Amino acid sequence: MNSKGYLKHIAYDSVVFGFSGEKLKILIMKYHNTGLFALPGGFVKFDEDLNDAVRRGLKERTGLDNIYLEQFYAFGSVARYKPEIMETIMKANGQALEEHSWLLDRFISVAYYALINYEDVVPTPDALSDSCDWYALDELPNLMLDHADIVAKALQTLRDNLERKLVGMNLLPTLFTMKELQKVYEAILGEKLHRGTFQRKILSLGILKRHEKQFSGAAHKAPFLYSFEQK
Amino acid sequence: MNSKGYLKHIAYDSVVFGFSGEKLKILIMKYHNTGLFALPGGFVKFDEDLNDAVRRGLKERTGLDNIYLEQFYAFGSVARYKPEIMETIMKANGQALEEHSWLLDRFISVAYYALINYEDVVPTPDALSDSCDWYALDELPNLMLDHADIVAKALQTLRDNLERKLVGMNLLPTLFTMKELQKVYEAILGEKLHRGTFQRKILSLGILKRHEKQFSGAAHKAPFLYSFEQK
DNA sequence: TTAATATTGTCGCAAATTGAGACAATAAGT
DNA sequence: ACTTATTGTCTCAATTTGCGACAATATTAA
Repeated sequence: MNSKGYLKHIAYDSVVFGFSGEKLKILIMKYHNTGLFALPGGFVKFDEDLNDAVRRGLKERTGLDNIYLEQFYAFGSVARYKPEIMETIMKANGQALEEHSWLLDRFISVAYYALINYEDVVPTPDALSDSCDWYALDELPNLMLDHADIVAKALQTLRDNLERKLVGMNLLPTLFTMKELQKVYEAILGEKLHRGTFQRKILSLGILKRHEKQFSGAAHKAPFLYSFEQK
Repeated sequence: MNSKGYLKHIAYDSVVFGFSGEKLKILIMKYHNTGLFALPGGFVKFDEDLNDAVRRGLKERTGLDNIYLEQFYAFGSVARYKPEIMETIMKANGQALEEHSWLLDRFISVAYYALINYEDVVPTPDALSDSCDWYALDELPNLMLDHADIVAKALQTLRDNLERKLVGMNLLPTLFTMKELQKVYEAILGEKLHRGTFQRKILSLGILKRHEKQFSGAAHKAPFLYSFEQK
């Protein structure tokens, strides 16, 4: 990793959404010996598309290819330029400052959100961090720099896109019940939805394929299983 | 202008929308002696917010402060890296390549759209261009690099935002008629709207202030004038 | 002075969409 | 066989939307 290989001044950060325990969660990294928490991010190689750089980083962090990904904002304020923070991280990792001085420069960060199936992910820290873990949105640690703003804007954008893009099913396994899908929508919107109305609305879109019944093992009528009808 | 003063690899491009003659138009620059057409763009100073850099550039290009501005996408593909084009532009302007070699590097461009009142603008070319002029969206010249894609995505985003943000009135003078506002919406959406329904919908939002009648001078009932009720 | 014309503000009504409750069906557990 | 929890679907009212109609009015023509 050096200034020959990566574009200066440009980074990306990713808000990786997963759904588990009826809650929306995101991946957070914790840096070695610093107590600093941050979004998974990275840099762009000279000969690499910005989008590909993000996919490459997400593959390392989650083990997944073909992730649902949306770019939502480039954060470019001067206020986010805090070289002492990067210095702290590098020193805590025994990195030579001279060789990596480009990392102490100002960065504009292009932010993406990803939607993945929680069960498929193997969260994997990078060389500078000792953990990469799920945190519920309402139980986030203090994030460094403006990463809390990035999360807030990611969630807002996800809400805005909820109807226009068919976003909900990317957070579930291939097969899921209508109730599970409704819980996803409720978690994203932060409000309860009426069961009958939700079911009617989703089915009217004609994008779900209904499968044979699931045997839930519970003491009540078993729900249908659905899959997302890819176009 | 040198690499000391500006961030490397980062540019912005702006799609400046105006409304005139019942059509949506945007500002296009034409570079000296090259036949190249491009969106107004620029670079970010080391100690300058990205958003401020765009406002600074737009001020130069239009003479306006306090422009309605939305960032919508960062274009970062490798395919848009065409150093020979920038070289052509610089040579046509007698610029020394060595001094400005940072301009021949790869750039990621953060794209914004602006909505302005056509009448208020004095389009002003920069040092490298001999014109900065309005072009209707359906009569654009061939734009360099991926600027046609940028325009297409700007229009798409504008459409998507049309209801959520109260976008229409930023393209009109302070006082305007309901018919004028409807024409703006129709130009953005690319379709005719029903008059009665449109008026009912807009008025129900409660964001317009009705003024005394306009005396249109035409042979029919004079319409009300409205202004946008600032919050 | 009066009639004709074009456009405006508003209304009415049917169609479509949404919100909320109700009911039968059903997979266990008792 | 009865109970319980939950599901799929339906119905009905409330709301929103699409579309045409009507009176009002500023100007021009007769």
